[in-house]
Amino acid sequence: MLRISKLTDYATVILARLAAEPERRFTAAQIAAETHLAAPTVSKLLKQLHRQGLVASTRGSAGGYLLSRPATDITAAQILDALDGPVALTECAGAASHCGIERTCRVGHSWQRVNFAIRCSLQEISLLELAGLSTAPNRNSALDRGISVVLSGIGTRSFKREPA
Amino acid sequence: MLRISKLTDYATVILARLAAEPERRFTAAQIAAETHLAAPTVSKLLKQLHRQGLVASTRGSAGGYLLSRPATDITAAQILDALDGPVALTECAGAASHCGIERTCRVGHSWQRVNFAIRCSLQEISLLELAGLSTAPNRNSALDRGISVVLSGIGTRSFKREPA
DNA sequence: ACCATATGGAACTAAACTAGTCCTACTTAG
DNA sequence: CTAAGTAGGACTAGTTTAGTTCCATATGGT
Repeated sequence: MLRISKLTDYATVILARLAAEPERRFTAAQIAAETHLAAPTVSKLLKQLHRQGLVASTRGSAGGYLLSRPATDITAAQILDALDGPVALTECAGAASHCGIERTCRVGHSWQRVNFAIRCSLQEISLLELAGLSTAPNRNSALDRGISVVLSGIGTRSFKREPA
Repeated sequence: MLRISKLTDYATVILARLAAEPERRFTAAQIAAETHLAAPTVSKLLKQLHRQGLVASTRGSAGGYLLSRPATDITAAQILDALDGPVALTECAGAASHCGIERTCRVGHSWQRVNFAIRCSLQEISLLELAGLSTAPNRNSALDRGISVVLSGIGTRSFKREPA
């Protein structure tokens, strides 16, 4: 299935809302109302996004949240990492890889390569684009330029750019 | 996290084993023994892979499994589809997309684009490569050629190939 | 100083999904 | 006709995800 969790999806919606008005300070309740998500959930997500440094918060009576940096500097990969931890397609893609069949299994390595390629792609996508806010098709945008990921040797990825 | 299920991982191991000896007919028990996976699990997976047309089976006393077609014609995308159903990052990426916040949510559309891009990449990776059987780095292989996925308009993907 | 209004953090519950096993029916070679 | 195999489904246990609630902490206004 290769899916992202619902919460990550919600988080994107929240971040997109914040990105639409970067100057404005939102309370959790406001965001919940405007996105039609459940208030406790929104609150929980904002806390986590804050912990991961994606949003800045002010406490107290006039408190609230806003993006910690411009939407162009927040990537899809960062959002996924913030909520679900680092992308890992298979178990043995993690640090301590002992799945018992290691010896006979040459497959893990391959999935890791795929994994890595996907991750690189996600790093090229900014919140601005994710939120549909990027100002029209733009030749300088990663989304519109085309992303080239070399899947061969793990170390030898390269982001090819269109000749313009 | 963006992970694939353990079962899909196992299935890849199984398919890789079959791919290593394409002529040989394996029984489920043999595969279990040689891959060190639990026999009932292997059996279950092979059935499912058969249902999805990735392996051919013969019943009866001298029965067993083998790949239904050359390993080069089986893609990572097909393996994922066979076990987890079609890749869908978010819920609304599916056919009937009614998540309740549709109106305010411009995000779903973006995830679908990412989704689509990943899917295209996975279609370029063959079982042969996944199994680590592809004969040395090969300029004609999708893995070594580099995969370029244009994420912009949904309809306008294009697989750029290295100039050689 | 006090209070209303926020966020911060953790613990808890319920629901969904995954993994794994088992049992029965069907098929074929000897 | 029997042994050896696949086909399919039902079932159970475990883990993960989603969602809620409670209490502590911080801040601004009266």
